[in-house]
Amino acid sequence: MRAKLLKIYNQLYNHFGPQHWWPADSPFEVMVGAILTQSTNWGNVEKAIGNLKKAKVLNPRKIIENRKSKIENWIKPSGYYRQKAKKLKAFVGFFLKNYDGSIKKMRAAQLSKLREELLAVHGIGPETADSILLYALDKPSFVVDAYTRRIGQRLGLFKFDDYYQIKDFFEANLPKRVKLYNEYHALLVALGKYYCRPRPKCEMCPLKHLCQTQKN
DNA sequence: ACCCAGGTGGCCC
DNA sequence: GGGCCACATGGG
Repeated sequence: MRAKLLKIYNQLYNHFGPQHWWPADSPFEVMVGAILTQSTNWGNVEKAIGNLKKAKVLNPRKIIENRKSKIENWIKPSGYYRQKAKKLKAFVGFFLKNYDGSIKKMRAAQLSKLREELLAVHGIGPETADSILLYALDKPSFVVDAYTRRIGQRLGLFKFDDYYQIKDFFEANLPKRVKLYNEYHALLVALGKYYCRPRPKCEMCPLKHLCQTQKN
């Protein structure tokens, strides 16, 4: 299975090239983006982050200082904006209280401890926690999302649907390397966006020959 | 007009 | 402990 996962990786990489994830100017921007992108098109998240930058409030102190209604207006394009304003404030409150708003201090903490702390924050579930760990803090925590599930199942890699089973599957069968986890997840998203969609477009898919789906 | 997007928390049984 | 549901905007 190890060889198969690496083969899939190589084919995706050869097809799509490096994805340069996470697209952001700072680790804090990654964290904010991880919350704003929950069940939302990335293009909408970019608009929201653009608004925060234009207002010069894309930093922990400003997110805490500004009223919730102001945050809501800035992030409105990303959808679920009342929920997400609450989540952003909850996360930043945690970040300031536990780590002085310091990425460096947060990076110094242990992966398993950080993960538990993040999961205790309102609005941070397993995927958002792993995205923050991997893409903002460079911790080797594999990210599972809707694409990962769908692609893994269609390729016949696994049948289960549980977050941790899927996460463990990848982590157990890949070298534990931040760079690899980073690029692998990003490449799965690329495949999911263009080919392995809810209505799959298998004809041009780079993994066509490895997949069960197109045989129907 | 539909369907979908880089989920999560709350409630019900 | 699983199965629904609300949450909301914008693009194809």
